[in-house]
Amino acid sequence: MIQITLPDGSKKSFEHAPTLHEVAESIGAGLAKAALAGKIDGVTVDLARTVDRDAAIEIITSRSPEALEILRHSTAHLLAQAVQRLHPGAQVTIGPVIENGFYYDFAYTRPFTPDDLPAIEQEMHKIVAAAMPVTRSVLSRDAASQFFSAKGETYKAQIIASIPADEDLSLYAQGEFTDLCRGPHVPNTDRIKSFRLMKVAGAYWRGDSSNEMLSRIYGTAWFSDKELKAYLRMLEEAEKRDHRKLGKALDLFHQQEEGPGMVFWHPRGWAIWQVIEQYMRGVYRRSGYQEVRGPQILDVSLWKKSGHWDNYAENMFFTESEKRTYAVKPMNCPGHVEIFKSRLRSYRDLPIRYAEFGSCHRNEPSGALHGLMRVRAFTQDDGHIFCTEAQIESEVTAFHRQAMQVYTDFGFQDIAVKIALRPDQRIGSDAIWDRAEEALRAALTRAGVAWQELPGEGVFYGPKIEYHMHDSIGRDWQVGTMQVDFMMPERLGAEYVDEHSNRQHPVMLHRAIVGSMERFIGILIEHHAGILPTWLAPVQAVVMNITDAQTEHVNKVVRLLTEQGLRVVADLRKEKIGYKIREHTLQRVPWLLVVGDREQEADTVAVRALDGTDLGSMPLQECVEKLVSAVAKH
RNA sequence: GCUCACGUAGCUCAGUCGGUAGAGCACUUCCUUGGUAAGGAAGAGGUCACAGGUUCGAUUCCUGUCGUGAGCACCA
Repeated sequence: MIQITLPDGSKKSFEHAPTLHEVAESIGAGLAKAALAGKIDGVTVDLARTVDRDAAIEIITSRSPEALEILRHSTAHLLAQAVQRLHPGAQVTIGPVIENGFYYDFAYTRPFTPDDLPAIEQEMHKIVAAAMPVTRSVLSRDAASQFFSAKGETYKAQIIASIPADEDLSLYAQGEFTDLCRGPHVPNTDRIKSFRLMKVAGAYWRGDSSNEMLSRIYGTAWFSDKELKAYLRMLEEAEKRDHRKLGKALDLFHQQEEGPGMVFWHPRGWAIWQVIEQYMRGVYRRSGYQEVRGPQILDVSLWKKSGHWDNYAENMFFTESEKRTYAVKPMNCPGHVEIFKSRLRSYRDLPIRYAEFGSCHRNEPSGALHGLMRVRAFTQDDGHIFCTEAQIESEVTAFHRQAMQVYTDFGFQDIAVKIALRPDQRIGSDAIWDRAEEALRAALTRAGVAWQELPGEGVFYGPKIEYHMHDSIGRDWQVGTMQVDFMMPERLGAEYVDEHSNRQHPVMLHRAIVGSMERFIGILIEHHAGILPTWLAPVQAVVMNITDAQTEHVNKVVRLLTEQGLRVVADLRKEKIGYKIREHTLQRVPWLLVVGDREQEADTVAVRALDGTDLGSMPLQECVEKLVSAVAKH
């Protein structure tokens, strides 16, 4: 006698140990049909699993939160089966579920190409139509190893070899195809309805670039064609707000072959940059930073002392003159240390806070470059605080408040805070790391925020706080950072005199809020889909005439608004008003001001907002106030 | 850096099974003075990324280089 408990608390008894499928059937034919898998005492298992003891049971259908993962995992198996049918000799490796889909890595005599996908997808549909039952069996590790070795699946055999000898392994079979897998899976291939193979890519075996490259096929899977289509539409939407596309369309910047990973800023893009830079300059000023400027290139000897030569020479650019080698700076900190060292400092001077819009060059691997998001030449809103250990906490707390205000001002509400803790490879004693990590925790606690900890992800010289912004289409971007560094001041010989006349090395805090200006602008463009709020818009208003007769009044309006510090242009072209409106709407100009005879006579202006709202004609002064207030709080 | 794909006019793209190319938008000129998302006509514009090779002939086929894209690896 087996007694099961259902999620609603009701109980059922069975004479013999039932399978989950039988449990579902006993509840209703509809549920049995919809069932994909189930849970026994909270553990997700296949529908065919027998309930051999009294337990809490749950039936998983497409509506359950775990369902998509099961479906996608099963679709990955379906993909592998189709590939092996069409390409005998292709070895299976791993095929996990990822966000929105799955992938499967194959080892094959040649990489798969996009041209292979339609045939594979068709074969997948055939297997679905054949309605093959999916069955689970259990083998000992050694038997499983033998099974896959015999099939020539050397990668699977390797995976098994890394599993403890006494563990049993489960195998899933559908038709002629068998794969090593933890499961669970859908009970039959006919449960897989809506899927699409997306792309192919190379991927290293076990994620290690010194290993051979496998051929990866990505796919997505859903419970209905409607959801699949919605997903594909969402991808199209994301593509539309791609900052590289918008950058071109809105004439903000361009990149070209001769400068891989470099940016040519056009007037409109540079206008956005300037707004951000001036805004950040205000933040510096208000929070006690002094702006400085270090040299762009420095003799390599300095980079040897700082440790960059040993650790990061590969990512640095070098240049040479009169038999001396110089490195183009990849970071601003050594420059700031040298400014700190330029005279003897007292403990009374600390904390000293230097800030710089520091232009850096890093020789990133070519494959990593991506529009504004990953470049070789970029500018950081960089700052370094030289302080005593006792001052760390208050400095970190102050920085945190400052950073959060900045993100809010730029329209980001959802910020995740993380602390990256000591990595395996590090310098400095455990005692120093304990103090540094504790200082960051204490500072965040005092600021009243919750954070997540990332063990092993800190930089070699110290732990760091990371700020991750969540954007309007659900992506996360790491922007700001605050790093505690006990090492660099010592390496570069930065000292101050303490109250006992002893020389001490200050602690150095590395901090940035927007991170890279280039990347931050890229994020802003995508977050706002190119429709920047008025204070950031490169052109804040266009004043246009209906006919030549209003030229003078247009110029007057432009002058008036420009005097208020607004970025305004006139459009006096001999085009119809509809044409001008369309053009500037597509250029995402937030305020469109129209002047016709009526406005000229009444000394007014007709105001149209970017979303098409007609605010009607209003006195010039009212229009000025409206635009000024739209930018005022920044 | 690795794998695959791609590189045609300022932009977005079509095309050439090998015989040196085409559209729309933008640009120039002319007509149109028009009230809130494209008025009309004409014109100009390309060494088909670059370098080799095959061929009577290459933008098209092959190889290499550079760049871009999607992933992988990297991201101090």
